[in-house]
Amino acid sequence: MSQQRHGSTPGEAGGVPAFPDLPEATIARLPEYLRALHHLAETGAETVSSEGLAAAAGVNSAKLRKDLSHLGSYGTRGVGYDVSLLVAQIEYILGLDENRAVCLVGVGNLGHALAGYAGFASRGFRVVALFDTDPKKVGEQINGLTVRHLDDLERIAAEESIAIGVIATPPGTAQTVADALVAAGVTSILNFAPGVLSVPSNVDVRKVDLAIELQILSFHEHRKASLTALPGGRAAAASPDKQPEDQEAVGS
Amino acid sequence: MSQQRHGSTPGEAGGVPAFPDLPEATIARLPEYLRALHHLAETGAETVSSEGLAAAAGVNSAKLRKDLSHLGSYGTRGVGYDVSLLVAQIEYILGLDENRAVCLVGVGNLGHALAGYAGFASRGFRVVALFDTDPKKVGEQINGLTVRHLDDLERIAAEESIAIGVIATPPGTAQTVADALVAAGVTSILNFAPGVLSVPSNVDVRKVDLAIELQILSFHEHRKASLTALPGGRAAAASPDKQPEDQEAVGS
DNA sequence: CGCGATTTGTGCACGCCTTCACAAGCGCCT
DNA sequence: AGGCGCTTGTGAAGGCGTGCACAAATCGCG
Repeated sequence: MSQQRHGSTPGEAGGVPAFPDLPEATIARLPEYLRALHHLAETGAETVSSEGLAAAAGVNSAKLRKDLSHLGSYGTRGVGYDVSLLVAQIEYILGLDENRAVCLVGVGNLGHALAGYAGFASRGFRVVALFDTDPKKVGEQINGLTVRHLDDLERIAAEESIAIGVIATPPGTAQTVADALVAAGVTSILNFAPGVLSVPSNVDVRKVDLAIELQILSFHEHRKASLTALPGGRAAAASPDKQPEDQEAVGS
Repeated sequence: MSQQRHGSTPGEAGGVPAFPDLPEATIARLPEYLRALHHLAETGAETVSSEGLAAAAGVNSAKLRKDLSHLGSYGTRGVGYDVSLLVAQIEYILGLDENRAVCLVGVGNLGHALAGYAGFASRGFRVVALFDTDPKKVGEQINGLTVRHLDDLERIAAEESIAIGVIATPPGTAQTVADALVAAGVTSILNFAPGVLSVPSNVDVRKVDLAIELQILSFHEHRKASLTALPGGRAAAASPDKQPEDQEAVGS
């Protein structure tokens, strides 16, 4: 929902390949393909079929082919996709070849964990700065980084060319932090605080609300329970739209 | 706070089946509505219009009305929705009135933070058990809970009626943990480990991959950068910027 | 050199979701 | 009592995404 509509821009320069405007749903799956491809690359595979990659990524093979076709023709009929070529292409599209600098605001329980999350570093991101407003936390060393006061954000963001900010504060201060990030030139925000952020239209926001995920699961629990508890009839006809993903996951 | 006039309380309804099968997209938004409603209730509002609630939840008002209409008719034309009634109804639908027990597997960096995440407790969930396989972690006290060995999962899950499990382990062990959870009778899994899980069709899985969120933001950064690099000042002047959408949401 | 096996890329149909636009319903004011 | 303004609930239209099914393309082999 934090998505915005982007008009296709015909403006084609010469050097760099034009930027295909991919469906939002496709973009959201590319990282998953990328992870699966890296895994395949480690096992020594040089090529992979759409069927194989789709299984590793947990999606339908037709969907995967359509997704990849939006990037251009990087497969060979009768053979499959060149793993390393596809990795490079997806990483380019996602802008991961720039090893993006990320800052994190709010070094509480969750922020602390995020600051040390290995998954960020291993997938193209560098957490280069931590911020908080609590005097007791400012100055603290976390994972080799010193926690700075939020007031220093603008200066440091400029020095480090930070374009992505992560908000891990309590809900009450999230909007204030978002404003500060925007003022500092940050144009992409990952928000872990519950609530709606108001930002200029040129800033992208993605929200992760951990409790919401549990609540959605809770709904399904409730639904399942009410079905099995039904006295007459349609109890057995459960699971109308389940995920049919029953295939090999990443083994090991 | 006093909502008793509605004879068909949750649980049993005459006109509408006790459990309407809601569109998946609607379900995903209900928690957001619920949060906004709680916020409104704290400010003392007794009723709210679809316009007002939609703004607070960051969605289109027509969408909100359609979503709520799926639950039944809980609004009054010309007036709006009764806040406390709607809260009760959504909480019932989401199954939050049962204060669900949740267990968490993997007490690493992230798991540690999740174990102490206040947002869970305040929104209808109790983290009742922590598990790990690392002998150095088993026995540790976190947030008033003792970390148990994964081998004890089946027994404790039964004792505590745990239906929801959270996986916060490294990717390599996620599938093993998922299998253990399923064996212990858990039917809903929230997975923070990258990768695809394979589970029986009666088990629901939701995945949260923090790195993927950043990668999606990175894509938009890349796209924005390639646009501003375009020749011609149209980008700033003619401003083909997105639809105004509904900024200015959370009325401060 | 041609043939068959294999796999990609895609046209098409279908279903879900979103959005608009408006009639129906409700309360308040005169 | 009646009218008026406000708000919900919903029919209809359009857009987006998914999955099927197949033609086109490529490789290996005889």
